[in-house]
Order: sequence, then C-alpha cells, then structure tokens
Amino acid sequence: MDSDCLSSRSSSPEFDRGESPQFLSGAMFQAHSVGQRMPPRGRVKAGKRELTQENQHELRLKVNSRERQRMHDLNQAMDGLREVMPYSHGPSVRKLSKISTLILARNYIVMLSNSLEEMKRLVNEVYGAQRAPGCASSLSTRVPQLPPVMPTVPASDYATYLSLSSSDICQPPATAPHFLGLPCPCHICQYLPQPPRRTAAVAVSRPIK
DNA sequence: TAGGCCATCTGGTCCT
DNA sequence: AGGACCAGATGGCCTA
Repeated sequence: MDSDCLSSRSSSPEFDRGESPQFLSGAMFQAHSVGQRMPPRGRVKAGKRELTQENQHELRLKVNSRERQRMHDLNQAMDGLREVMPYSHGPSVRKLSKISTLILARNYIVMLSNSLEEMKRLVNEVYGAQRAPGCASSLSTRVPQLPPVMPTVPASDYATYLSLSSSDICQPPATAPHFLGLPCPCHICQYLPQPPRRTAAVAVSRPIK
C-alpha cells in the first residue's frame, strides 16, 4: 500500500535497523528517571531459577524482540485492512489511523450487510413471485447481472465521511442511489430531503488529518 | 506549541 | 517455563 507516502514514518521502523538501539536508551531512561525498573546488580531471581544480569538482559532483549515482532505483525494486518477499505490510496489521502481504520471497517461491514439484506429483499420482490411453487433453483442462477454493490468511492467523499458525525450520515434516496444501498456521505445527499434512517452507523468522531 | 498518533520498552497475567 | 497478550509509560514525529 502506498498511502503512507505522506508520512515519513513506516509502521515498522525497526525492521531494517538490526537490534533495537532504543533498548539501551529506553532502559537507561527508565532506570534513571522513572521506576528504577532495572534490576540491581548481581544475581537476580526469576521464579525458581537464578539469572545472572547478563542472562536477564538477554532474556529482556528476546522478549522485547518478540513484542516488537508481534506489533509489526499487528501493523501488517492493519495495513492489510487499510488496503481493502474503500477509500482512495492516492497521494492526496493521508494514511488512516488505527482507530479510524477499525471504525471505518466496522461501518463498512455494517453497510455491506445492509446492502445485502436490501438486495435480497429486492430480488425476492422482483423474482420471487415468478418462481413456480416448490422450485428449487437458486436465485443467483435466475438473476442475470446485478450491479456492483460497492462502487469505488472518491477519496474526497471518504475523507468527508470520516469527518461526519453519525447524525450527518444519511441513506441515499431511492431516486439517486449513487452509492447503492450505502449511507452516503457526499455533499449531494446532504442537500437532498432526508429519508427515514434505517440504521445508525457509527462514525469516526475525529476528522482525518 | 499543543495535541494526535505511533513505536518501543516493560511488567503483569493468562495459557499451553 | 516459556510464549502470547495486554496496558501503562515514555519519547519522537508531524500537523494545525
């Protein structure tokens, strides 16, 4: 994904630096200014086993490394989620924050679920009556070609979407379903008469930066 | 400059 | 016992 191009920081800045140089500085800082968390000199007890300071240091490095790797994996998964989110990946769009990614993903799933239900209902309305009683053929074989449920949403509209509160988001009217079945954030919908709301989407409370 | 976001370290807890 | 997971603390970077 290339949406990070505006940010100089990658999700995994430690990958190409070898063993973290920040461990020492961080540990030194902790030891000197915060909690005296560094163990006292000499032998340290860890459960039943006694560890030398060197062993404990090695263990600490190992644990830190695992934790770093875990967070990198988490960030990788987050990037994967960003990639499938319907917002533009162009240079004009800043990378979604983690919390925004999660909330937007949640909303997206809700939208798709609603769209699916609506689509099922419509298909039933249109084709259900034509079926012979007891006909076992599936609807999908009878419906020729359904329009795509989720068209590509312009980046500007999704940036707007992120900045909207839940009360701002409306369902598109049936006469202008330019985002078929989806709560539409665009300026067009906002100036059209508000139809009754069917679902309350959770919106990101903070505008994207 | 304040605030948001992030990476990292760290200690605690739970699980295998 | 060791690893995974979690949350708090901290400092750095970036933007409005």
